[in-house]
Amino acid sequence: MMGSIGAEMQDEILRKADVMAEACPSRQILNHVTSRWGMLVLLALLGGTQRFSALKRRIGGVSERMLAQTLQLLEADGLVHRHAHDVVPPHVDYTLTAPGRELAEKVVGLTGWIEANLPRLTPAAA
Amino acid sequence: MMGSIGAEMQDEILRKADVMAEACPSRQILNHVTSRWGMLVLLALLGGTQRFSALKRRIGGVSERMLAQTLQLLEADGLVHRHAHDVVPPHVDYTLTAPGRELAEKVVGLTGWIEANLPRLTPAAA
DNA sequence: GGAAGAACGCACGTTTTTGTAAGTATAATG
DNA sequence: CATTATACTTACAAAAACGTGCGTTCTTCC
Repeated sequence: MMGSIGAEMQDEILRKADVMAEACPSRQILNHVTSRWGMLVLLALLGGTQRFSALKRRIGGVSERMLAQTLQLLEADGLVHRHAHDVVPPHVDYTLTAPGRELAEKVVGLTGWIEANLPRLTPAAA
Repeated sequence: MMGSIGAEMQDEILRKADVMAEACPSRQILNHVTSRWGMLVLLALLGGTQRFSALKRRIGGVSERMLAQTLQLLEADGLVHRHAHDVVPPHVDYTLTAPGRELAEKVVGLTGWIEANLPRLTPAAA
């Protein structure tokens, strides 16, 4: 199979994970998480399992296309879990995985700080 | 002065700062901070005052144009301070402001977690 | 004395991202 | 029986982001 690299090298990469390095896989995860809707999805899901349409309503401004795409990326990264009930008017639930929840907490740290300190920064918004 | 709104309304907005709301100014700050290079710049500056070229070398993959643009946005948001010495081969220093440092710490929380937990997520990278 | 380095601004073209509109199957609602 | 709601997908197109190369203005280092 192509694309596979030695376990040792893999270990090296993971041990030295550095977002400053362009080729480090952590960069991609970071980009997914900090994508325009990534953080908001994570944040919304901290409120518990929710279905697609609920997320859409909760996150102001997302289009269905973007929400679906974002959810797929986060799912591929192992941050959110998707459970589709096999019923005919579709019913799909999204939940944070264990790692997803941990990450989401960090996200709250960031967004929370911003919300709380907006007054100190708004000169730009004025 | 145009563009000014009542102090009460301003207060309301700031008190209710909510990234989930599309029109909330916190959304813009969030977007600047989580922009492709925003977090990396903040991270790099946690290492102390640095000049443009040093930042460029440190952040893998940034182009001069993007670095300049990102720095300007963060400066406008009051997160980084720019000090240009008036000498002829240009010399400019960038430093985090007090709020900038606080925010940067939150950023470290996020990126640090990602770097440390990459092994738990990499299935996507494999 | 030619080359490199400093910190960008600018024009240009490409790449990526994002939004819009439309379509799908079917069950429940009025 | 027409509508509405669900969770998307796909095609198309506009918008935003991005990178590259060039120019600037001097000084320092081969």
